[in-house]
Amino acid sequence: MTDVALLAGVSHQTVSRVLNNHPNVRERTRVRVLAAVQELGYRPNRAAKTLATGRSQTLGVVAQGSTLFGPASLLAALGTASSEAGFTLNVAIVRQLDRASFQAAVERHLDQRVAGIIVIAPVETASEAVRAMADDVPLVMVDGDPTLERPLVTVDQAIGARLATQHLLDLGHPTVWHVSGPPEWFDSRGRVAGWRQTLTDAGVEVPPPLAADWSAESGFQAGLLLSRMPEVTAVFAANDHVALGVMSALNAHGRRVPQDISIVGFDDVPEAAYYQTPLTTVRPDFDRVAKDALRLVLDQLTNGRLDSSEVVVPPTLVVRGSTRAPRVD
Amino acid sequence: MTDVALLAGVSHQTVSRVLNNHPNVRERTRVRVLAAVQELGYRPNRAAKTLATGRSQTLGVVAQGSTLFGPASLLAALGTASSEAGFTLNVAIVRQLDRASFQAAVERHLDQRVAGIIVIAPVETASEAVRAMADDVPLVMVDGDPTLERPLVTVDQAIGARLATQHLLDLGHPTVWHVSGPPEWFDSRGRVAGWRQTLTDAGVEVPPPLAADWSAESGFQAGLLLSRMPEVTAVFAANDHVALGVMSALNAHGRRVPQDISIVGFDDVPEAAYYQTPLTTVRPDFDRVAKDALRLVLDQLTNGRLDSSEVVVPPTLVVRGSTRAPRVD
DNA sequence: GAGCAAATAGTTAGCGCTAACAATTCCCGT
DNA sequence: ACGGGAATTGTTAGCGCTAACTATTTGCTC
Repeated sequence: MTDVALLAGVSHQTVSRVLNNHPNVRERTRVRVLAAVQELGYRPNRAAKTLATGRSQTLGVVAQGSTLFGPASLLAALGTASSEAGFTLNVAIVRQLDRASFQAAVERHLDQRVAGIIVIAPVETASEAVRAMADDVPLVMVDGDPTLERPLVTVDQAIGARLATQHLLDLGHPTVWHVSGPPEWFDSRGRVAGWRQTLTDAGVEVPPPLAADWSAESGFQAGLLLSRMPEVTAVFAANDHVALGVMSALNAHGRRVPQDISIVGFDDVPEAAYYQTPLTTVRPDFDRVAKDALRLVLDQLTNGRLDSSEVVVPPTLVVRGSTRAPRVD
Repeated sequence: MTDVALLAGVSHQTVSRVLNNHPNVRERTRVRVLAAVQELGYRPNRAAKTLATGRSQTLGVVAQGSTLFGPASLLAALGTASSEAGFTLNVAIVRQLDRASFQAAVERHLDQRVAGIIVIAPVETASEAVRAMADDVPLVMVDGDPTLERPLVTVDQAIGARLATQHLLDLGHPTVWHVSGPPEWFDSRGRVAGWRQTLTDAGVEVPPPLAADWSAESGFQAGLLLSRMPEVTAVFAANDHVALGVMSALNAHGRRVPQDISIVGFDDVPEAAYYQTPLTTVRPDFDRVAKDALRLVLDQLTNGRLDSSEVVVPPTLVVRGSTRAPRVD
């Protein structure tokens, strides 16, 4: 920086001013400084800036290390969104979302003086950790606990579940069964709640939900049960992979999709249209979620902390071949 | 830090020494300092350390923002591996892996004074950018260009392709068709080469490869072609999703898997066992790749730059229901 | 052209840490 | 008990930047 100042014939502070777009710099000197920067190939040292200001141009992300479609998509979307906003992402991937490792991850971020933290906190334990956290820094949860007094951005699970369930009811199914995600996930809970509400609103019987864990394997297990129950004609699965597992089990036991049983998934993974029976599913808008999460962080950065504000991003229904009206026997 | 020093009755430098595990600190004072650290809840400022040393405890990762299973898995694995090694990950996700955005990402990392950079560089353009890069900092490519003189860790595509192809030949198929990934990906090229080599070694005819782009959709398109060629009895697909698309097209045209056509995928996505026909596939070891990539970076950090060293991680074949001996007509 | 406020630029201190060197203390053998 | 080298601790000077203040111009008005 001193070199640049020398070459431009100004003080290092003026260089700093130009680089940070401060007002009150004459156009002439600005140009001169910029030229010097160019010529020397000068790049500012972020660490020094961070030290001097006490705040970096970096956002911390805490996420669980998983290859689940939702979290992975979210992370990718967050990455592009933040780099467009001129922020760098510091990602802490934790193996378990338990309180200890979560806390450790947050503290690593705080040590780095991140400007804000985005937590992908889909399970209870993460939520507890967030609750316990001091708020030195803007924080936004994604897919987290709606009851927590923190800014939250999430896919509208309830609407998604309603779209799926109502679609099946509209086709004439007497009721809709549900293979849920793990109960400790807020996503699961929201979907269960939306499904239940829709059935209740329609005045139809609410069958007991079967619990899976997002995996096709667990869907298969649930499917084994469902295949033995002749009264089942419509299933809403927690996500596409669970739906795939369910379909696999149903097929193995001679129950055809969609002739005998209709099924709806959630996520719209890119290959869902190419399952043996193209899957009707609910498509969340992860890009939107990421953008809103980022916006909430930056808002807090400029306007100070805001206690809780919730952004809910509605998903859309994608109808494919796995759903149709029930047979009339 | 000064506070800690005061409370422990030592100089700030001694605190620094304790915190950095320098030798020549008496046990007594170490304990005293640690106690003071504990009591004050002191956390060192990473930015200051970075500024003072000129090097951070952060690794930069450049990756393409995609939800493809391979890259996503790799990123997750890298995250856990590095946090175990006490490094923090700075992730720059670029939309396109073109040279300009790639370079920008690398420079952002350099500004942050990252200790090393890991590039997930599966395509040609990324490779060019890496070639043009000054080497201020240890760099390791993952899934990159084998001809480049840079440390590289990659799944052994050739072996994977050979496992798949040989498996089909061993079952008695006269030859094996291939639906490849996009030609600009090194992964694709490696798989194509391995497949071709295996066929050549076996002395059988090498059919023209069909190009897809990793997506089920593109696999479906390729499948449409394959379904019209009665001589096709065995297909090796670039990845599981392409395989799924191919199977979908084959089914739509009355060609059954595995009775009429056997098919092998690549990746072993968790749901591959639950496709209509459980998919025989090749399973890469992403954890291993991530660990090795990390090791290579840390090696360079301690031993200085090493010009090129290549680690190739062999995958394994997972045999499921989508492959069997051809019908004898 | 004097006078004055606004606009522009320069100076001085740190931010919290580590490296390099200087100072002290310790532990020996004799 | 004492010299001397090793082990331990303290002191000083930055790392590259920004904030806060001070100093200089500049552009007006009259």
